[in-house]
Amino acid sequence: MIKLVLADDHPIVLDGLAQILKLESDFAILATCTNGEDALTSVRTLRPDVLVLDLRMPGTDGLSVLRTIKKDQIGTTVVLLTAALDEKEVLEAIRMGARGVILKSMASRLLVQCIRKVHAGGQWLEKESVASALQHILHNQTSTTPAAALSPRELDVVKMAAQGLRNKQIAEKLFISEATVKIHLHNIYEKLNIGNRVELSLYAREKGLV
Amino acid sequence: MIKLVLADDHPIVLDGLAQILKLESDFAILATCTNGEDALTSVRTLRPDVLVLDLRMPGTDGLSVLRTIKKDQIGTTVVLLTAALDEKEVLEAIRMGARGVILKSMASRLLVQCIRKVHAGGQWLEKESVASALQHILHNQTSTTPAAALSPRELDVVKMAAQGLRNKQIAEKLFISEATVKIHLHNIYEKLNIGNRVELSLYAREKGLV
DNA sequence: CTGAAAATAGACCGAAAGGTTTAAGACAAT
DNA sequence: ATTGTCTTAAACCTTTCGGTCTATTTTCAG
Repeated sequence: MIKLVLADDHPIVLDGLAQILKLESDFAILATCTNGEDALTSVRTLRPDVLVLDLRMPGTDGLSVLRTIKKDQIGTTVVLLTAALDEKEVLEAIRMGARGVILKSMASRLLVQCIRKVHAGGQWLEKESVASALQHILHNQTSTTPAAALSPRELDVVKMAAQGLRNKQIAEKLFISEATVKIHLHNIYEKLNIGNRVELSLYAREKGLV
Repeated sequence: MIKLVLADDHPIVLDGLAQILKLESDFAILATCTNGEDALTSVRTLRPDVLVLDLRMPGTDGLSVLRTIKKDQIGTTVVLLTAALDEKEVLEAIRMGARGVILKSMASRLLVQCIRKVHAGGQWLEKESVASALQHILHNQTSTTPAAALSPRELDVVKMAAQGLRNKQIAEKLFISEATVKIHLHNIYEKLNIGNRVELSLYAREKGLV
């Protein structure tokens, strides 16, 4: 028997998933969770073999759950379920020890196959994602996340500028001079290859910096 | 027997949905579709009582399907399934004749209830959405969404400015002078009570104008 | 037909943003 | 001890942005 815990923030999707997996006689669904916190609690107390985890959830999201599971060295293997393929997220997920990545756009029998394979000790990664993710791993470090290239102070500035604050306001909030804010922004623009603050704002949103 | 057709671009979600609804003995699932075109074909040939339709789909999306069904006067009632509540979309959907709107974040038994009620001739609209949507309908025109207060040309400008284009670039793209772009932006700022283009960018994203 | 709203644009101003150079103190790593 | 990055900041400059005023043309509803 393969013991499962499922997590997805949409109950309807979650129930549907449960129904699909219930059809497999060797699967046992121990719990279904609609948020990251519940998922963690369930994994800790029930010790399932496999956790099927939605990447995007309000509050504690999939990556956070994954991080905690790895940190606490819980033996549960994790299969990520995601609607859209975001290279960065997938790469991060693989680093975090996710053993499977599947798309909601895949046929549901593939999910079943994936769970079996992962439980047997294998890996199941979505072709499209692996191809690009591997490239990044090989290119190693250099251009992982451009955001990582930003210093802490620069991140402060980015967050504020991305919310629409003016240089003067940023300077006041950070207790530095406007000149310094401008320097930081200038450096940020160079590092990220960006031309103005609207683009910066879009970038920050995209990367979840705000 | 209530005859159903289901449409959602994610097979896994679709199968899950089918499994959930299959549990109801008085439901008959005639077809499941992963895109708008299939959904339309299925509705036309199978004439189901109810179509459960995902709003966001690649290609022909939910609203388009709805539009065609209304135009062709097919007798199928439509229940919209959506992950996030977008006022504009919901309002549009109600206008298009959708009889039910449910969220993926709702408990799955509510979906079942919704289908029954809609099939019986009733309506089922998500409280949150109806509240605001009705307000808009009642307040009629005047101050619907502030975005509605913007003229078509102003919307053009908003979209471009929100993407990070400079006034000069916008002027070139729209074949107008930079002075005009500035005037438009000035008026937009007044109408939306906004101070700079980063805020405008955030506003545009929020309202789905980009 | 007429008045209102929308779109166009020129001119001018001051404020804000962006670019460049130079420099100095703090702190970590080698 | 020295190198390097981070942070701070001044001075100077150009470009862009936002505000204001005026004015013409178009378009559409009353």
